[in-house]
Amino acid sequence: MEGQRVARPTDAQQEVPAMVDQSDVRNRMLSSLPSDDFNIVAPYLEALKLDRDYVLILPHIPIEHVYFVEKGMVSVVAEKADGRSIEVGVYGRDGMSGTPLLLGSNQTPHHHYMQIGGCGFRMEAADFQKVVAQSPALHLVLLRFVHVFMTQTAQTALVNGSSIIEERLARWVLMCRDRLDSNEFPITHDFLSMMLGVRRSSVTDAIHLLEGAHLIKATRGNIQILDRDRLERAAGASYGVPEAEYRRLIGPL
Amino acid sequence: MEGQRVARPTDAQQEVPAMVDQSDVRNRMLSSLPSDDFNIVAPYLEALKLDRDYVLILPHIPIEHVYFVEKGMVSVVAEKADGRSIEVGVYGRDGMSGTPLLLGSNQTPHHHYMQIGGCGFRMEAADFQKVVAQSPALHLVLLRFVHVFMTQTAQTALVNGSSIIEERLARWVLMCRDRLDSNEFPITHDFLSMMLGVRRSSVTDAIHLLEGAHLIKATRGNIQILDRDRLERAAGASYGVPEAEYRRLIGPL
DNA sequence: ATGCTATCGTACGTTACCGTACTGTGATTG
DNA sequence: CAATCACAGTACGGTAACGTACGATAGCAT
Repeated sequence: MEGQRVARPTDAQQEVPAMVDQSDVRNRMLSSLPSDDFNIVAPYLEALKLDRDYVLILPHIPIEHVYFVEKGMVSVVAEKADGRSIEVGVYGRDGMSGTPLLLGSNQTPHHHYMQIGGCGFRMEAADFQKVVAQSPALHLVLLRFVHVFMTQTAQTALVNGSSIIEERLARWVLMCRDRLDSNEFPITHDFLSMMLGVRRSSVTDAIHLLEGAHLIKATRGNIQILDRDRLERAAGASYGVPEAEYRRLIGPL
Repeated sequence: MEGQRVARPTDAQQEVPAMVDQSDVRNRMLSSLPSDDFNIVAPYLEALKLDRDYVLILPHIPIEHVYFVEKGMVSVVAEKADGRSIEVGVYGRDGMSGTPLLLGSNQTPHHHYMQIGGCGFRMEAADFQKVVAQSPALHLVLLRFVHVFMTQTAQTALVNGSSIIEERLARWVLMCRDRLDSNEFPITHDFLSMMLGVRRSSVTDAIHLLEGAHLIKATRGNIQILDRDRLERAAGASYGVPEAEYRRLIGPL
């Protein structure tokens, strides 16, 4: 399913969209900019609805647009030749989608798609390259996001190889909470099983364990966090490292 | 154990070390540079022996030197608070050690140390920053290496979550082969168990499986590849993605 | 209201891997 | 040459997670 443009007031204004006001922006990469830098970026931003399953990046296909998420969450998924796939990272309003363009590549082997629907801005890849060259502040914060995201992926490799499903689930729920501003979000066991790379019914079992400890409450297609602190303890040592890097280099989320 | 400086011809020459000849350089980041760019970099390179266990980067400690490996292999290791650790990537003469400095961070949460001893060059961090600003060609190839390394880490997350030990071992052996120029290299089961995040005796079992199929031959503290092609098939779908990215963006290794 | 489909609950035999631990052996050192 | 030690082989009970599969239920559409 494709995301749709947010309707503009009138057709006549489509050619000259209203400038985005920085104080309304929730995306961290944009809101943290000095206003002079933001003004360089703003004219190229196009507001978009980003429904669940909306594809931001297809594997091995040149990137045409970069996305700044305002609301919702993106899954970055790696796929094996045999069809098995697993989530290697997530981001929401804490990041953006076009990092390979900063690293001298116009594509990536990974899928980026909306796991939790929301909205955001997009920008043409060519404009993005131009704007980054004009704004060192934007360039820096984006490179720092790349560093943090690498850390998150490395941490995912670590827990995939050494943590039980219950801990990995707790970690995922916490990461999701960090990126939405809600203790509750729509997600099915089936999707979680793809993200964690495990059986659907193993997810069900793990959810029941966390529910039994009153850390979360799960209803059909939905998960609600009841006790954030204890959930963090349930994640064990598997949560926190990239989050600390983010705070150190970019700021609080 | 610390690596040692390669002995210079005389003490008198220590202040003015002989300029490195690019045609002798095996590191891909350096050898792929146009000679004008190489000449910018060369004066700052200090040749070093890099013994096994030599530490290139300590977690959460500011990076003082960056390293260009000529021979040998580096393990990048992530650690959990509970002490468990796992390898999230490797590099040798295909890369370098100072990538966080390119991404607006002077440190990283990960350990970088020589897994297979060798030699290389190092450069002071401040000089590195200066040189990168002067050579766009160097800057580009290094950023591309960051992209490829991210891909490798993501692939590690994928296989840690979805492949059996035998396949992961085959992948590791192949990656090692790619970075040394030898079908044979020194490594113990114990080290491999730390790299793969599994029991030492599980490594022994997996090695016996690959040995039984005549893909490798293992002796005390040593592994030899007998049949590279079939080993690649034994790795299943777990090997090849970052390697293809490297060839696409940087060149053959 | 009724049927349909997505989602979830649960079960059972199977397997990969674990923790632990003890034995054997090649290599190095005194 | 003997002693020692790092390294590798092997074993055994235990368990997390698997593949598969079938039933239950909730929400949606007709």
